Amino acid sequence: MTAGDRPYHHGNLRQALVDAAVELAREGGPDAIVVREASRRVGVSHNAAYRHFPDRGALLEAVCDECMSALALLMEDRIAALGTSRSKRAVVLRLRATGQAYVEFALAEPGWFRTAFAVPPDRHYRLVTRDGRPGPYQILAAQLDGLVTAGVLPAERRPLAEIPAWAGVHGFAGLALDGPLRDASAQEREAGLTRLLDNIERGL
Amino acid sequence: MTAGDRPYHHGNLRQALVDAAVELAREGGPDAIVVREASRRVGVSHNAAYRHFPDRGALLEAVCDECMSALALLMEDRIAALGTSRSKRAVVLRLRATGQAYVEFALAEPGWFRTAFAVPPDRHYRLVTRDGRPGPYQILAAQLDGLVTAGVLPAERRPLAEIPAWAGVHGFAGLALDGPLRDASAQEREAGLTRLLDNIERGL
DNA sequence: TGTACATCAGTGAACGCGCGTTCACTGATGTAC
DNA sequence: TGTACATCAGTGAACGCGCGTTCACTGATGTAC
Repeated sequence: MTAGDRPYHHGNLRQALVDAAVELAREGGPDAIVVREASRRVGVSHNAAYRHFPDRGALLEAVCDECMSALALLMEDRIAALGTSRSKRAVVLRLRATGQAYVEFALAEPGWFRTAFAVPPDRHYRLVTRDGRPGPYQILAAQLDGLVTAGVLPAERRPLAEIPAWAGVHGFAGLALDGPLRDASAQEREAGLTRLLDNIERGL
Repeated sequence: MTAGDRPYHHGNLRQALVDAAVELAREGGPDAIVVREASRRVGVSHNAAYRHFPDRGALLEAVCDECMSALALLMEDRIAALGTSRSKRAVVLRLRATGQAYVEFALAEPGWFRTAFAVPPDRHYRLVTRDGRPGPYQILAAQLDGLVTAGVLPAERRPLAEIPAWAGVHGFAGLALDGPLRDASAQEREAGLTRLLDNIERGL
């Protein structure tokens, strides 16, 4: 074998295919995840993929998981950047950062964002990411728990609080990507997001 | 021509194709809109469509408009069913009905709902439907204006109020269709929606 | 340490499908005289 | 009222594409003896 040739066995073809498919999703969303193209990018024949995934849906599912994890990771980063103070002000700021991170991810990586929610219809939505770390929903829930602990949110209003919070930021992302805000300027979007977070906070 | 044969000229092929495509969208969302299948269903050769639409995108766009109109229509119906009283209670109930209708549409006709927001990327989101009637966003705006008139919402809080309201219901639809609520029971969804509407109301 | 052999992870070719779109054509319609 | 002809709205066949998936196959690897 001359230098530069790849060995016959790839070594970690499964992950390489997922990585390539993640890049496809980034560029074009879930529909852009195509077995043949992923194989092409890895430099392997297009049927080699079937040694590692029973069908295209399995590859798609793996990519969904990665996208969901990436979203969770950004949320955790943005929250962690604000420290761990239990003051009322701090817990509120961290809740806001949770929502801001969600929207930031959606706008920065719309392909991944869409893919994260393109879970095949025969599967359940997962609360936990594949590697067992908390998913976006659980991260949000933890922040809401923090509000209760800090005395910002009365305990009797805690149940179901995830719903308005998640719906708000998720819907805002839709507004900005595919809805009436999609031709808006960054300033307009920023103002809208601030108004949204204010309203969620008051509403809780 | 024997009885039962269709005439050579269809008469209103354009609308017939749109109708067929609307039905495709209902069954499978925007990706299910396929020129050949729509033609097939109308009973016409698949290239006849090109007498009426320059390309598939034009057909898709026409269907988007119809879906958006259908959503607007349901919202108007649900609002109208609550009468025209200007009492504080009435304007609030109508705002809630606006959001409820939005979610009702999304859950009852997910294919249409998704298609409504699948406007091709090179086009602007329309506030007004093709026939000039108000679109969902304008209907919502009118309800919010009603809140101000009735003295429920202070005028200085009116600007941008569409954002949290729309984002909330739009996001709730996403939650229920593709998110953590998609395996929830009807009761759970109902409770979640009530909580959401409460929060939007308080937040405004 | 060396060798036979089972097993695993790739390859190349092909099947069958459905799509969007274009071409040259024809049947139907309506208008000018 | 009748007829020639332009125009419009369809048809049938074909092009070219890319996809998911399967088949029989081969090269590489590792294990038993």
